[in-house]
Amino acid sequence: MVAADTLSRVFSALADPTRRDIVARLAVGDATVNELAAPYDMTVQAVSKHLRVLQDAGLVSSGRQAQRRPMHLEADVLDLLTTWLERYRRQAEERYRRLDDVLRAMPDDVDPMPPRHPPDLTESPDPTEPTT
Amino acid sequence: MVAADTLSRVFSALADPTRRDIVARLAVGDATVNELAAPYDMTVQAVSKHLRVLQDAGLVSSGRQAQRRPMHLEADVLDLLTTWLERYRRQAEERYRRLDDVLRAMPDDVDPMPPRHPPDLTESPDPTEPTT
DNA sequence: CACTTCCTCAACCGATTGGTTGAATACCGA
DNA sequence: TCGGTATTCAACCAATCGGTTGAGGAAGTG
Repeated sequence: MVAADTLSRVFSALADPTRRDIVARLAVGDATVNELAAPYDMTVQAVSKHLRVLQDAGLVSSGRQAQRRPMHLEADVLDLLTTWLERYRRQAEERYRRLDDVLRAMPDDVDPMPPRHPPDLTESPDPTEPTT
Repeated sequence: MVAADTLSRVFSALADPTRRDIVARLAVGDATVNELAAPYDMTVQAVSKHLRVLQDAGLVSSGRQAQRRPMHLEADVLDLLTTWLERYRRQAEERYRRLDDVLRAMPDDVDPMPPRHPPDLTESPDPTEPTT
């Protein structure tokens, strides 16, 4: 993933169970790399890499006290995902509700599915991300 | 990603901008593979693959009318993510609020950061997913 | 100073990803 | 029956991912 947008980086970062678990543990409180690595059956370097991915996604930040680097969860970024999710969840829900109304109001002799081009999706929103 | 858990599959599926865009368009209404592929600068096969990933994640389902396979968004799965996100967002928020209280109530001569082992994270939740 | 602790950097490896081309399948229409 | 249209399957490819080992770098401690 080279220079992907924030949304992609965050989703991608959370696509790994180990990284999700790290986020879960950091939600409880800050922790050093060593402490974070302890429970897993993998090297500290591997965990360090995972933390880097989370940092690049903006999900965690690293402080500094002596040699230790206490990692801190930046929960604000999660709002980004929530916003994205809610948008389309709500949109789909709304659409479902409307379809429901149509079905309820519809006389029995009407074909419920037009044979071609259900909606005019071809002139739908352009493929570039809304980014808002 | 071989036989990953649902959460991983869904996050992973949404980590790609093209796939997110497809989800966005399917939120407006069902569409066939060809219709979905039209706006992108890539082959229909590539889009078909993307749709497969979304299907494996449970995000879309495919119907059938003649040769066409109208794809449908299954928005329910998004709730899974929302639940996960909200859990840790809330937890971090709560923790922040509590820290805030402590700082406000704290006399000035106390070191705000204990030199070692901030919380007892070593006995934190086990690395396996909560799955709840 | 030497020594240890905590962490990252670099190189490597096998598996997966996101795309391609080309062929196969399934269905409709003349 | 012969096309044409819609979709998938299969093989391939370069790039990325998640892990490893090994070698530092930075900071406290004897």
